[in-house]
Amino acid sequence: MQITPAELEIMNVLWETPGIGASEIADTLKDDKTWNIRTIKTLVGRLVEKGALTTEPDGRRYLYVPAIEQVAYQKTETRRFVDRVFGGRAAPLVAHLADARGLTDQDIKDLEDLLGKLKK
Amino acid sequence: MQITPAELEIMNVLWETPGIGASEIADTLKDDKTWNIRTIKTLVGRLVEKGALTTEPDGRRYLYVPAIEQVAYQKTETRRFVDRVFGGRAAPLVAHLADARGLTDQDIKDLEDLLGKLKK
DNA sequence: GAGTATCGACTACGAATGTAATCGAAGGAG
DNA sequence: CTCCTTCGATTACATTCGTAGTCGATACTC
Repeated sequence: MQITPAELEIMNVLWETPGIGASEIADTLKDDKTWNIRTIKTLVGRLVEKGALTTEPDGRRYLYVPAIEQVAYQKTETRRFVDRVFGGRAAPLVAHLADARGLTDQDIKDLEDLLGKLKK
Repeated sequence: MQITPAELEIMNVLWETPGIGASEIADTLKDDKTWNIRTIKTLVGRLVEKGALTTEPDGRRYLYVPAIEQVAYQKTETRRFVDRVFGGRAAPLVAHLADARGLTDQDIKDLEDLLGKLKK
């Protein structure tokens, strides 16, 4: 199941706040996106078709809840990204992370902890 | 300049072996892809249009050379990926890398070296 | 109760993408 | 020289994606 970049914006809102309707999604996004409410409804509809969202009736409208977990999605997308862009080799990616985004001190500490665990 | 997944396969070949023609690209890819040579030529043509490849004449054909560096491409794509999927936070990605791809011992060692340098 | 705003369902439509086929010129095989 | 292959250039075409508009039904406003 492929989620496009525009659809992912919707998913990100719903992972943050599951169980809201289209108008609340629009409200959450209005500072970042200039999307028409129609556009949001189209994207939501496509996500429901794809099985990425489930619906629960709430009066005459629907509330939407992610049908897949964010961490699961992130894991598979990360794998695909590493395969496509880095030929499957993970380590060079981290050098880019440091360079491209700047890791915070906390990030570096987290990574050290993580590496400690991995070495075991 | 946006490079699509199919186009990226071509770029990966040419980053590995710059200065080859379409038929050599096809030959390199034939074990992984079932692409018709026409398809490859279309993709190469689009990459030239986009400015991602430069051409040099070789008799009545062209040899192709990447116009952008692989590391530069990787850096910008990594940034975009982290922004899209991880909201710009780099550290959680590494946990997925460890989990999803399995870092090799050598990877882990490389990361430790990298972190050592970052801490300074 | 009449007009208006909103909902979900369906439809629209141009650009990008994946996947080729056609065409005219140029080279190689015989 | 003639036929077949291959090249780049151009064209094709279904699907997906981004970005909405229309429509009939319902709910809210006065």
